[in-house]
Amino acid sequence: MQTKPTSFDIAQLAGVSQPTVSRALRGSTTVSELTRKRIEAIARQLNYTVDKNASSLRRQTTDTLALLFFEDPTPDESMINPFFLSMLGSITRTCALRGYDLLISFQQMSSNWHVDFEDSRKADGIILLGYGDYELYRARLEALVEQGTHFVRWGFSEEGQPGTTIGCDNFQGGYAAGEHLIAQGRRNIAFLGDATSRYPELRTRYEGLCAAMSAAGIVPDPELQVDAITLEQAGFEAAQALIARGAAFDAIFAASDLIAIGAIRALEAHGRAIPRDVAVIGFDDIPAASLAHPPLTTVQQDYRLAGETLVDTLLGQIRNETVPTTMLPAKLVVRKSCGFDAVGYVK
Amino acid sequence: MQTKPTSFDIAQLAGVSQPTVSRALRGSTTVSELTRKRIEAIARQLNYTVDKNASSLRRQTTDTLALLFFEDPTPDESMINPFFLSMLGSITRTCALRGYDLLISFQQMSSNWHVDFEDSRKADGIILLGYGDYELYRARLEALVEQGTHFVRWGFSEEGQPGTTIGCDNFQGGYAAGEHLIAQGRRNIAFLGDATSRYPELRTRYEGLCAAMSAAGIVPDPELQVDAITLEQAGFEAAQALIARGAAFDAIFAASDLIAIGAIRALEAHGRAIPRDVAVIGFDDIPAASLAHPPLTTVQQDYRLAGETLVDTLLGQIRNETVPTTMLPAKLVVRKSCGFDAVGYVK
DNA sequence: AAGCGGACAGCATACGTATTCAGAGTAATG
DNA sequence: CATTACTCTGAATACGTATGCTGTCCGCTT
Repeated sequence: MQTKPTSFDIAQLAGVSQPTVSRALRGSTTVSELTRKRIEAIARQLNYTVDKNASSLRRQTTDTLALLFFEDPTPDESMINPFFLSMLGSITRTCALRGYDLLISFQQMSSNWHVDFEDSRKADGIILLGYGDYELYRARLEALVEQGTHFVRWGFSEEGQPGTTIGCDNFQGGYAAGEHLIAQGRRNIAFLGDATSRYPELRTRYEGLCAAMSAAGIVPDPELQVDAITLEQAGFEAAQALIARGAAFDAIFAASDLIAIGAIRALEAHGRAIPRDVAVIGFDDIPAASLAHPPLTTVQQDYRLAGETLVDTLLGQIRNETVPTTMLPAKLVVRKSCGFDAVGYVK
Repeated sequence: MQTKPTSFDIAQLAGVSQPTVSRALRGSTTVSELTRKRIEAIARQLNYTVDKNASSLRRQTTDTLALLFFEDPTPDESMINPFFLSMLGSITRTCALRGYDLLISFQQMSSNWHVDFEDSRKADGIILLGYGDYELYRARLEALVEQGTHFVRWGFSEEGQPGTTIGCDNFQGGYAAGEHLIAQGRRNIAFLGDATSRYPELRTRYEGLCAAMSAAGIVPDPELQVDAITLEQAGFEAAQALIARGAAFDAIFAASDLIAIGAIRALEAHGRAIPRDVAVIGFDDIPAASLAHPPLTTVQQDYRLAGETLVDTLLGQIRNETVPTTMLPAKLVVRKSCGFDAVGYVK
């Protein structure tokens, strides 16, 4: 294997200068059709590809985005939240379509983010995907803004928040879940998920639920709300706590599918039948939701659209356009765990 | 936000030359302790980070690896095989520990791979993750070898194959599955998965099964093998085909968990009870396996170790070490779908 | 006092591409 | 025929870092 050809090599063979090669192969600015063809032919023949490092250095842009997962520590340190993982395909695909490469990194929430991707000129912008302590988080976002870093994040959006956010309509999702449960005759609906401001997206789901209950003339019982972060284990423990304290409930709305699945496991362990004794609704519609037993009714986030929107919003920002903070709709997907007498098997 | 500081800025402030800054911040070669401290302090103060583009260009190395998923087309184009997705966490984590960044890309098997990552100097090497038509595949691997590209791939390993391969012991896994089913008294074991040379890893699993059957004095019935690629849909159709042709079988060994899950769905649709009428074993142990109903017995591939091994092997190759083609052990995980009377609930 | 070696730091340059500016050649125009 | 208008190309240089080579200063030996 000989050494990699450069634009000088092409130039020499084509009998032109290096700048002409550069021009011919990219912007096509004012290079005669003939020479261009000749140069292109030679380039193809030599298997020439532009050195992206040199190109990036010169152009001061990388055509690369960075994707950063961050989460509260999980039992298995290399585990990534399945919902975010679902977005990955859509994000990589959209990046590819837009001509961008994607750098990926995974950080524990607690660690000091290694977010110098842009800082060190490896990426033009960053996509942030994660849940976690909002205080910590917010401070870091502000640091990013101050650095002038381009970024978008997935999650909770509120006025005056640093940066651009894409998220789903958590309130509406919670409302839809509550409405559905109430329509099934459930009155004592428990919520498993953090309701503090540390996890605003989870809290908003709860607020949606409460609003639906209020609208139906039901007063939400604060006793039926149990803190839980998005993990399965947390759902298991939360449900167990609820049972242990002897709370009366005929439905659970879980702030994530993983919580719901953990809760179902706890309920089963205590002999509660689902959905007969307790109806369960989750949130996210991760792939496992339809495989759970019983198949989990859940509020679906459109990860496909989400990924696209994240990428396109970030690219807009990089081009210095004014990009909106967007909220995507959430959609209730009814399966068997909520007591709805579905006729067929809903995938 | 002012313009990003360069090593010249640091140099000026420190009263030294730019090369001294470079030396102080990286190789520490022959820079006095005193000046180093001074330079480091100033660098920190200015929030200086080395421009990785310039650095890569100069050093002709990127400290970046590329991860390429490729698969047969899936219904949802942005869907990634969950088993490969499981490895992702481990791969990113290992990369981070080794000081490497990770570029990621997702290609349909049918497309022309955009594998010029290394070619275009964006990565020092490539990790290949995928299943698919082996003919096409092999030709491309040979092209990579010819280019002198550093790469490792996950999958089937055989003598004289282009490049380095890390895989799990598919034969042993198939054998273990067969052995277990036979121990449960099953005799008519069907195999759902491609048994041709187009998908060698799947075929090897089948060969393991056959070997176990032979060892028990059972003659494998070719009628009970149905081609299927690794998708759920394929499993569903394969099982249906088996039923439709009136085949007699009391067990299924599926070449992947997705196939198994699809098959279970088909079996249920035809009123076959699992595991009573048909025992089912899958392969991979994807997250959904333990959530399936009934929880799926499967042959587990250690994705954690796999990711580590892939990265470290690739790095070794980049350092021009002789790296071995490795085979990782496969481990049977017994849950309820195989008819084993598990006492507790196996997660 | 002369000579020598080691420790540091600077000069120059290389990495490969993209862009500015100016120049050469040609065609169009008066 | 002189002038203008254009089209195309080349020379020079910048992007920011890393490194080979050279030179200086200092302390030490003989």
